[in-house]
Amino acid sequence: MNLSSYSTRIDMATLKRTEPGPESGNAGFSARKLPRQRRSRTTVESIKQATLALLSEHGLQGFGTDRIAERAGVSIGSLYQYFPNREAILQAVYEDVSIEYAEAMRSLLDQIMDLPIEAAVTRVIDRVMRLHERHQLVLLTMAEEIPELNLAGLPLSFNNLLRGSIRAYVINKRRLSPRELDRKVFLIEKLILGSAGSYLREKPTRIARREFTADMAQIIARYIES
Amino acid sequence: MNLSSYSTRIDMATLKRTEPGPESGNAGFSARKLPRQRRSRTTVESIKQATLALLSEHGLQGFGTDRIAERAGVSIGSLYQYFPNREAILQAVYEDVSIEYAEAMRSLLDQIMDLPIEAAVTRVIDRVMRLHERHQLVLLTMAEEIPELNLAGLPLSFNNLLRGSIRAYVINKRRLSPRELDRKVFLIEKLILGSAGSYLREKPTRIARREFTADMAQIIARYIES
Amino acid sequence: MNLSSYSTRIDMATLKRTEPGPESGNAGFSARKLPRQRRSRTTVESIKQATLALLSEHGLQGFGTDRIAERAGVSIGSLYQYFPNREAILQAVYEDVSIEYAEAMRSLLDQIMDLPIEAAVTRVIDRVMRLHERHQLVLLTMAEEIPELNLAGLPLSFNNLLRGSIRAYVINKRRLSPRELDRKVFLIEKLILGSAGSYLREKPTRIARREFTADMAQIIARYIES
Amino acid sequence: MNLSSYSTRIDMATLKRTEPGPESGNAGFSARKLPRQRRSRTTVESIKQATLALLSEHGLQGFGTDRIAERAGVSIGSLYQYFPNREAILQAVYEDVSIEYAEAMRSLLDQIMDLPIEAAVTRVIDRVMRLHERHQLVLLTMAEEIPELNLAGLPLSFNNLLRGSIRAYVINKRRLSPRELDRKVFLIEKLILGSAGSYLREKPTRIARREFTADMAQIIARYIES
DNA sequence: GATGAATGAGTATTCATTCAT
DNA sequence: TATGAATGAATACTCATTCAT
Repeated sequence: MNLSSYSTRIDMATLKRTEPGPESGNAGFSARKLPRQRRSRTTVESIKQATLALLSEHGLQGFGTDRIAERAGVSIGSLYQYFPNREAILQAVYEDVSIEYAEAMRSLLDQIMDLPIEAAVTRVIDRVMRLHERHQLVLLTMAEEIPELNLAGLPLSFNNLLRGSIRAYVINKRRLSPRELDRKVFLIEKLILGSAGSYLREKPTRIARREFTADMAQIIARYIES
Repeated sequence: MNLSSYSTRIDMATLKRTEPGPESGNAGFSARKLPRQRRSRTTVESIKQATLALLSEHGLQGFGTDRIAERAGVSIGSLYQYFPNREAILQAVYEDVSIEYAEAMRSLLDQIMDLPIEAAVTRVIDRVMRLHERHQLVLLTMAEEIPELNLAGLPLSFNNLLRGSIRAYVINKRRLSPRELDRKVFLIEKLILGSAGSYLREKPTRIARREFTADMAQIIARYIES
Repeated sequence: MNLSSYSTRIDMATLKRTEPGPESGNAGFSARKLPRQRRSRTTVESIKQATLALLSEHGLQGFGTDRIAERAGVSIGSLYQYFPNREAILQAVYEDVSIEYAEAMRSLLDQIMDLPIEAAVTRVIDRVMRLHERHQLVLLTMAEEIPELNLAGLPLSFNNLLRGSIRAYVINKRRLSPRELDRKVFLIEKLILGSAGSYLREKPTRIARREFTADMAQIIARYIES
Repeated sequence: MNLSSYSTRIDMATLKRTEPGPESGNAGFSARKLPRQRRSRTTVESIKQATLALLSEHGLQGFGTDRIAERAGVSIGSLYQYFPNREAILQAVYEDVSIEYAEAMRSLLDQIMDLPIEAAVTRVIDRVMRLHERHQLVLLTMAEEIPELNLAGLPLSFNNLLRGSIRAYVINKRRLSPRELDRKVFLIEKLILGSAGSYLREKPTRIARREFTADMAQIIARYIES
């Protein structure tokens, strides 16, 4: 017997959103319930895993709550116990991957600081490409594809984290006016991400990866020095 | 926000279409019927117009058959008389815009051939950015966003056309091994499209467009000369 | 109850709502498409029929879009072609019944004006009870049960229409200050609707309908005259 | 169900605790387990408290097991240890409130018995309205809104209790045939509950409460005397 | 006894596509 | 050829209830 059959889903959602949940910050998209027990943690984890897998396999097409739940071997009910809605899942996954990237970049930065610029850049590009391959690009294009999610604006977004590393590196190498610095950092980021992305997306058979990387490294190195 | 505006059903539907339309390289997506009479032509034209308009105004969200038909002042029935399905409309529009781009580039090429490289590249970037603005990027991002459409593979895709122009220009400027040529052309294309795209998408307020363009031009010019 | 604030679906819905559709007036709840052809008219009609039937049989529990569509022998798609949402169906049905009631009352009023008060009131109560039986009360209680719908506030609500008739009758019989008039009309309305409703709801076997009606008529008649 | 187990002292904040026995006319809805220990009793009590609060604040929308459990500071598991399902909670609360009403009425009856009829009725109406306000009508409307619950049929239902009081009063005032008595009692009950309810629901600004009450009292008094 | 994670049937709504007129 | 009513699979999300710990 359903007494509230004349309530639209809306109502509850709206109500809940007005209540200041324990979460806060990025309103409405954060996790609904912080997993405390072991079981919950694996649930959340498998949901994120499944999302990532589906995203890699079918792109955004594969990203549906039912599909994710099924793949994760979890009921939709459970899914919604930890994520208030579809987009929250994306955000969570995006943040996870961003952090992974960021950590990789940070550790790389240390090893690179004292290398000649071109060698350093080569290693960065190489690393970015390998990271991209691991996640099949999906998540990084996501930020651009779905501006509504404002993924790129997330404090933990990969873009922010990578940009930080680049900025640190450039500052260390060259004295620039803030204006020039901003521009260089922006452009370098786009060059690295964009080129790595297109190469992996298109996998052009006539172009050797090693040479491609070398060219990009040269381009960027020169730009930093110019 | 509707992430799945290009829903799964589509794919299924597309798959189901066993009936092989009048032959075509890109099986199943070509226009159902070549419009011969004037009325048909206007119908097709207004559908494409409407699509373009909706795409610019609301992004992929705006791209729905009902909406298109209404905006075009045509019944859905008629729409389906000329396009076998939703994606066929996209393809058609995409090709149209590609051609527009291509023509712009071709005519630009003539004016540019004899300019010093950096000036030439500057003008190209400038042009690409203006074209992008005109179509609000929608169509060009489309190619990446909906890989299922395989738009980039279409014989008339903008990518192919731009690549041709670049190739012509580079050949004219430098003697390169086919291998080097391929690589340079590929990279230049990505640099131009990628950077123009990100700049317009993000519209970073701290970075002046003129300076951004200048930097890109310098980067590419050097790369061509290297 | 918040009818227009759910997350995913929202966007499109919202967009559509901002566009000034052909309908207007009671924003968002009016029929989505005015049925023009015969076929449509029967569709709309059978939806309303089905709603009424389900409402009578299972109360508000029975009121679900799928159920209605099935009972009406219509696809949900069709249902949503004529009603923008669940509540719009209720409104439509409510208005229809209200109008039926109102017409019955108006025609009754003519026949009654010159009768002695008690006889007149008797006939009114009788009529209300018969109308209630016909619609199994559902719709009239609805207005009170789901205040969110604001059914009672609808221009064509039964309450408004009945109140009008009562007012006309009382004014014709007695000179009263506006204040007294308001009060009397309000009370009379509640007495009639309330008592008729409870009698039919409970169908108390120990109380003869005829006597019940007579008592109510006497009570109200005296109140009018007092 | 054990009527004699409720304490005479009525704490305004605390509702009467009903010991829900295993037997009940309304099979399947009774409490699952009789709480014997102190802890259980508080659990049951806080659940009922929470229910009442939510009902007042959000109406039937607020009535959900999760919400109740949270508000009561109890796990849903515990909730289901004492109530077999959602409706059982409603029943319990309804009974509690019924008892509160009944006690109020009974004590009022003593003070009223010897007053002139109209004064007596005035006080009754007044009391009913104040009780209704205290519980925001929710519980009393509930009986009508959710017939499936069959609340009105419960031995402890408010309706039954009020009816008893009225019967006692009328018998004391007038000699009537059983048949007439039944009818009068039924009608008086409906008049009181119905009018008080509609007034509070609609809160018609143009009608002063004092005058409204006076009119109703006069109507009923005359009816008793007639 | 208590907990709260897990469940999944159920709900409203959309939108590409078909087909009788 | 044109129309637009009809279709229904698909989608996101809720909430009463169970059961392992």
